[in-house]
Amino acid sequence: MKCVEFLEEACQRAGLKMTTPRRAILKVLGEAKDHPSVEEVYTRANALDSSISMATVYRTLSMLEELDLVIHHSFKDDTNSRYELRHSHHHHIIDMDDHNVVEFDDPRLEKMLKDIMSEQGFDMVCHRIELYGRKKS
Amino acid sequence: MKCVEFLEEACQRAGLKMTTPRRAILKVLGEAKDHPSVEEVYTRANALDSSISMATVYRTLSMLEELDLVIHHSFKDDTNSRYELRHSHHHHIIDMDDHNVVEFDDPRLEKMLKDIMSEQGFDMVCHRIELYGRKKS
DNA sequence: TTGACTGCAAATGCTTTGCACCATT
DNA sequence: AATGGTGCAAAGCATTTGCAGTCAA
Repeated sequence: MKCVEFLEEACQRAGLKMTTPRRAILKVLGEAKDHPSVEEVYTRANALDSSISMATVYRTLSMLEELDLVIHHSFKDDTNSRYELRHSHHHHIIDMDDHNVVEFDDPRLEKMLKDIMSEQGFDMVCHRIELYGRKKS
Repeated sequence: MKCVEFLEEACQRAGLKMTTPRRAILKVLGEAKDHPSVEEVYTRANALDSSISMATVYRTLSMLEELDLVIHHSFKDDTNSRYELRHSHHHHIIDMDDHNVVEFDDPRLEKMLKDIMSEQGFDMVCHRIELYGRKKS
C-alpha cells in the first residue's frame, strides 16, 4: 500500500473527514523526502490546491502529530518547526555546514538508552537524539 | 572558586562590562538547581534588583549562550525556552508525568554516538539527547 | 441534515529591536 | 570621555483561535 493511502486510512479510522486540503497535505507529506517546515508544506500543498490556508496546514499538522502519524522537530538554530512522517524509527545527524539531515537507526543505541533509563528508575516512552557535526575532511 | 565568580570572570575575559543586571542574572543561574525558563530567570533576578527588564534577561541569556556558558533547551510539550549552566556534560531524562528533569552522563553512550557519526562520515561537534519516560511502577 | 472543517483575519505569546538615557571602564 | 549596557515600548514572527460560511458523511 502506498504511503498516502495508508495515511488517509489512518485518518478515516480516527473518524476524520477526508477533505481536499487534508488530502493535499497528506500527499505532500507522503512524498516528502526531507523534513519540511510548515511554510514548505504550505507552499507544496498550494501547488495542488491553491485555496489551502496556513491555518489549515497548522491544524492538520497538529492533528497528525496528535495521531502519531508525523513527528514534530525543532532543531537547534532553526526557529521553524519541521515535520516528517513517522514511517520508521530513526534519528538525525545534522550537518552544521549546510543544515542537511542524515537519518540513521541503531539497535545498540536503542538498547543502551533503554538501559540507562531503567537504571534511573524509568520506563522509556520516547526519546530525541540529534547529533550535530561536520563532514570529515 | 564559586560558580558565580567563574561566570563573572568568564564574562570579563570576553570583554563584557559587569553591570548590576548581569551580576544578578549570573547569580540566579549560578544558584539554580533546575532549568529555569526566561520568565523564571526574570522573576528570580528581579528579587535581587527590581529594575531588571525582560529585554535584558533575553539579551544576557543569548550572550551567555553565545559564550557557551549556558545551554539553551526547548523540551517537547513546552513552548518556553529553558536555560541551564554548562557546568558539566550531561543529558536529560524528562519525567512525562510531572515534567521533572533528571540529569545523567554515560561515557559508553558518548563513545557510541561518536562512533555512529564516524561511520556516517562526520566529526561530532555536539549532540542533544533527551529521554522521555515515566517512573517505573 | 449536521457536525466537522475551512479560510480569513485578528489575537496571542515568545522574542527581538530601535532609541534615548545611563553606567562601567 | 567613549563605548557598551539598559529600560521601555514597539515591532516581529511563528502559531493559535473566533467566527461565519462550507462541505463530507
